[in-house]
Amino acid sequence: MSETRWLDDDEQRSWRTFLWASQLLHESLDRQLQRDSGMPHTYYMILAMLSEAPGRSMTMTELARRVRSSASRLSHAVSKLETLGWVCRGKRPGDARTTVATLTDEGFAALAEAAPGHVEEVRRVLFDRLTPEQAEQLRDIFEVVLANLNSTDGC
Amino acid sequence: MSETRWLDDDEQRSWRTFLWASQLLHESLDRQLQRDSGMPHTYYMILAMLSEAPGRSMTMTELARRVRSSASRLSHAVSKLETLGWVCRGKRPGDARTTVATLTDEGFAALAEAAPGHVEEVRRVLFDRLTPEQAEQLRDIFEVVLANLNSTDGC
DNA sequence: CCTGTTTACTTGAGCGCTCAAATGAAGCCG
DNA sequence: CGGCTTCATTTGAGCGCTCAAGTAAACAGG
Repeated sequence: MSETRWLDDDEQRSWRTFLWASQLLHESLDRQLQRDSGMPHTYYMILAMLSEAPGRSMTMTELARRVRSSASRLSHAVSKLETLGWVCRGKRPGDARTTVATLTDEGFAALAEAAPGHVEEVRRVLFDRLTPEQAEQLRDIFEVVLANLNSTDGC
Repeated sequence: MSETRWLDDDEQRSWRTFLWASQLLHESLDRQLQRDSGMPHTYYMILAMLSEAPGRSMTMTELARRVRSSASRLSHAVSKLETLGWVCRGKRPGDARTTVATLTDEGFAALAEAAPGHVEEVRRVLFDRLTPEQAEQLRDIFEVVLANLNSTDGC
């Protein structure tokens, strides 16, 4: 057992500021999408990732990797998206294990309608307040964080 | 209706990187606390804020403001924390409206036990990967974001 | 006073998420 | 081939959160 390396005052301040801000930021995004387009942010991202894939289709596993989601979360989400008629599930012939999720035309339309308002909100809560240098710093910081989390969580 | 100002490639990259990273970061924190101390991160923060208050007590409204929570979320959370025996509710004599939440000794003990592991996790996912300059940039960025969200959400 | 408004907080329904367990197909090996 | 492991995905229980509605005390103006 080693001594706990507590956060000093500067770190404490950085930490809580980031924590509160990112929490409020996520909530703002979620609220805007829910209010204006009737979907949570997670679902928006699933639709967005599918829309960028060839044939608007992706394996469940691949899709989960893309949206940084657990298999379980994605499965529940796609079930809901299926009942909304925005996504449909299919099987690949010759492979009974993998399921392929495909964005329907209705799903694409819902995404297209939600996108402008969502982008506005992203600007409002983040980019409109940041200098270009800060946007760059932001990316540099979280690329490191992301790389770390991607590697260590699989252990 | 104005044209949508879409995100350019740099912004898109910054945005998604931040989004995925902060999401995974929150999940990591939550998982660690849930696993090692049986509480979600939100509850940890409530306990932490109470522990720093004079008399380990705070009004529900003030506590909600401190943890950036809705009144509803806080009320539900404090109800749960009460059943765990970590917090208790009380009334101020001469004021029948305001409820005062107080951290119990058991609550303080639970917090004290959870703290070292939590701080380790914060270091592991964030500060150990950042230079001191980056920690400063992080604070500068999110102070702006936070100020913006605090002011605009009340409208 | 009485009435309408604001303040402080609670409640309940519904939903998305987590975790653990289950299903069932594929691949591997003696 | 038969059994073991791994892989891809689903399922169900339980929980925290949101939103809308409800309660009830304090206050403000006629």
